[in-house]
Amino acid sequence: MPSTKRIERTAEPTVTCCASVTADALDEAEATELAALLKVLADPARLRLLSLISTAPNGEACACDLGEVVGRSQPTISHHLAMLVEAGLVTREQRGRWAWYRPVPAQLAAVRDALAP
Amino acid sequence: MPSTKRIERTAEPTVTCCASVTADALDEAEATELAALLKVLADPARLRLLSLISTAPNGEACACDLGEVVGRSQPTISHHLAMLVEAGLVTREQRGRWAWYRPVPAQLAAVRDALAP
DNA sequence: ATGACACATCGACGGTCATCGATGGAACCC
DNA sequence: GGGTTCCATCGATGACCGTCGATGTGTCAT
Repeated sequence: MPSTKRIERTAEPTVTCCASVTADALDEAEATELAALLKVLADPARLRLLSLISTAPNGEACACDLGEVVGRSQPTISHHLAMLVEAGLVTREQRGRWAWYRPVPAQLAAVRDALAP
Repeated sequence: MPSTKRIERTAEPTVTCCASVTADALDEAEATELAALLKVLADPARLRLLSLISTAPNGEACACDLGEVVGRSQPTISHHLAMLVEAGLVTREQRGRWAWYRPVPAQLAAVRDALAP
């Protein structure tokens, strides 16, 4: 196995996404792309995590604080946070022992715009 | 008071739904409600159907025209359309042999607003 | 009445997903 | 070094979902 480093760098900020649903008829590729992003959002645990990160006092939230609030086990929280990072909705930064997460408002806005006329 | 009457055409009177993700931290109930709506949208076939209905020339689309475009079997199309209706994103009207579907822009806007600051 | 058509429902199958316990690695403190 | 904390990864499991063929129901035309 190649050297899969433990500290992965976060996904690059590709924020351009997704044709509009109401502007013109989506083809299968456009629909699949937008559906993949919406599917990440379509989970209560991930919505709560994104909400907590987005409303965090200093614009960032520590994973250590998120677990106890959302009410899932630690592996589950880690799993959901990884999905949010991969979808470009949040970024992750490891500082010492703690992992800090920041929202990416532009990506959420991209989803919102895809649902606009 | 201005006389701007609210003319509701759909069966559901109030389309107000779902607290905002970025405004304040969502609790489990709010997150579950919003996630349920997003889950309906998070499928390529349903996104294409909603897109086709929303961009239909006369503001409505016949199910007979939708099937061949989306490329799924007739039962599958019927299944997805029923989910869109139940979610309040489109309305269904049977006229003779054909079923006609109309978009409910307010419901889509409600989802959009739930993703807004 | 008979057939053709449009659509919904049913039942089943294969794939995906959310969740958890167990494990492992990294950083910090003594 | 030894112990502790934080977090990611792995493996398993139970539930859910998209899809299709078969079938049922209602409508229209002949």
